[in-house]
Amino acid sequence: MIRLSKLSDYGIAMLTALVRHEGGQRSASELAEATGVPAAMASKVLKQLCRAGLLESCRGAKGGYGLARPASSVTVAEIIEALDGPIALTACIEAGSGECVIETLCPARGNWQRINEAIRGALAGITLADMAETVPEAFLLPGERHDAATVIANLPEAG
Amino acid sequence: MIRLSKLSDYGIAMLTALVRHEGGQRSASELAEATGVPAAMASKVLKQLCRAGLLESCRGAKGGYGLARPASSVTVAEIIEALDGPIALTACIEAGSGECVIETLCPARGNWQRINEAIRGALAGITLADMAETVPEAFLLPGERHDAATVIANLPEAG
DNA sequence: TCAAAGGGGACCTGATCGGTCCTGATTGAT
DNA sequence: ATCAATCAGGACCGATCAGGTCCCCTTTGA
Repeated sequence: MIRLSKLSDYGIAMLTALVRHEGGQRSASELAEATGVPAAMASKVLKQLCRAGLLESCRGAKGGYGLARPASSVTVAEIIEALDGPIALTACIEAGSGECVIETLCPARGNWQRINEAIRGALAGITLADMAETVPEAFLLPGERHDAATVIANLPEAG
Repeated sequence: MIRLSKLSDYGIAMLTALVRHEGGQRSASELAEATGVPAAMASKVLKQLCRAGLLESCRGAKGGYGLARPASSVTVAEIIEALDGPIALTACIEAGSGECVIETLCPARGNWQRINEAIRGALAGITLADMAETVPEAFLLPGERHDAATVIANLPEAG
């Protein structure tokens, strides 16, 4: 269904939580608790975001993670790419723009290219700051996950 | 990676083949051979496209499938939706527009909505006729699959 | 020196996807 | 009337992989 992976879902949830709290660094366990993401998982996600350069880490006691750049300059596309790899519907474009040898011959070439770019564009148009804007907290029991998937699961009616 | 499923990949390949041949109906096995998709798989995909109303079938001997509507009015979005279900990154939107009870509260609401719509828009902007336009046939050994994934696999260099 | 963190993997497991098969209905041809 | 080709609709299966857990090491403030 062209679904977002949990990894990205969690990543966005945790980054959003980090932005909201806006107090510099927070530890993995804090963020895990804040979002309801399992601690081990949270750690995994944060490490990956760190390697991608979206987060900065402080090791040692009292360590934690902080945004490497202002939230308004971090796009959803970047987050997804950091966690799930390149955004592309077809293997075609995955190698990176220009890498595809038959770029001039590929059957659907221009079209898939267009599609992929449109999708990437859509995701690049939303910043982390945008995502952090709307703060509901409704329908969330304490300690419950704040990722998109589970927020939905807590609804009174909707599946 | 937000990747397209094989089902959709095959579906687009076969529909494209059907459009190119432009001679009314073609049997499942013919289309399977034309695209290199395994026969059983092809049949599965075609049945699904038929149920979705994108294809019309004639049963019995000499039967086959034909487009239910002109190629220029069939969008890639429709094909994907027919085979893979609703196009949505988050479970949120899957229920269909308006079904989400917390639509007005959901954390990322407007943003995810925007993202999903942008993606769907991109896919809805490409018609089957567009996809059938560019006809390469290059790099394809006879009997080999014509879906995006295997076309790439046959390239001289690119992964 | 110790405990609280992050760093980097290995590893397990269950859901899902890609694919096959089987058992009917239909219908043109003989 | 019968047969073979073809679609209809599932059931089923195996391999892959995403989601998740663990472990051990390094760093660093107290």
